Amino acid sequence: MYPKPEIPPGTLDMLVLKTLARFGPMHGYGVAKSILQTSDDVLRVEEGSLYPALQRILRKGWVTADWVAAGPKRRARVYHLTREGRKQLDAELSEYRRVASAIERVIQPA
Amino acid sequence: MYPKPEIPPGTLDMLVLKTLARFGPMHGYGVAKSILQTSDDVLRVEEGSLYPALQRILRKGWVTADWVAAGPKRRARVYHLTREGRKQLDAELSEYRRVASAIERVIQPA
DNA sequence: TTTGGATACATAGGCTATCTGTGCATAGAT
DNA sequence: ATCTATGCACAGATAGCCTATGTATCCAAA
Repeated sequence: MYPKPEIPPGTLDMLVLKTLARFGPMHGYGVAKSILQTSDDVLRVEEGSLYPALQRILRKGWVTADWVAAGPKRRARVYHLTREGRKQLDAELSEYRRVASAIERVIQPA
Repeated sequence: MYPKPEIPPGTLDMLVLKTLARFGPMHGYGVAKSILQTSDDVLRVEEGSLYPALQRILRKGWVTADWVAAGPKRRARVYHLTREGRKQLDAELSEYRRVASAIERVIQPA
């Protein structure tokens, strides 16, 4: 078992893409914070999960990334959802809901 | 990505235990068929997933297993949920719902 | 009558995705 | 001064399901 499988395998990309869709372009750290807050502190995306995920969806063309100044001597990378990313998000959302509702049918009754 | 992550990682034990709780003792093949039907053909538990899962939860004491005759020359193993298994099921159900509702909060809004 | 599909169990090995641990670096608070 | 937060990134470990394979019985269709 995962020690604390806060992020169910297979859902991370969806959560990241959805967050960018909701709140617009933001940097990686902001995405993690946003997911944590929106989920009421349940979904804690570790950095070791977040950045590989961002690299992955960047390579797939679902987001673009721009370096911006985040202070006098600091840099941050702002991620922007692409049209492809939006399509991917929609696909992942409907697949997630399809499976989630199937699980509900199995576990619903007392 | 999983090719077809029909069974989200981490949910298999819960689905098996729940099925035994709902329909009473049954053999492995029956569990898989029941999950498939209850989920409207969405959750297809492969045999290579099912039997290792049953072995695992058997070793953990969540079920007991009895060999019975399934025909003149056939044998089948009937699994029976234990009290420990019932407790484990309740724990997994509440954890699943906790995380699932957190995900809903993130993906819910348009 | 023979072929295929469903029933029924089980294991070995591979794959995928997340997490842990680590590293670098700046900024603000205690 | 030290801790926490911000901010990026990678390597390796771990966990869990799937594919492929093997054995064996039963029944229906061609």
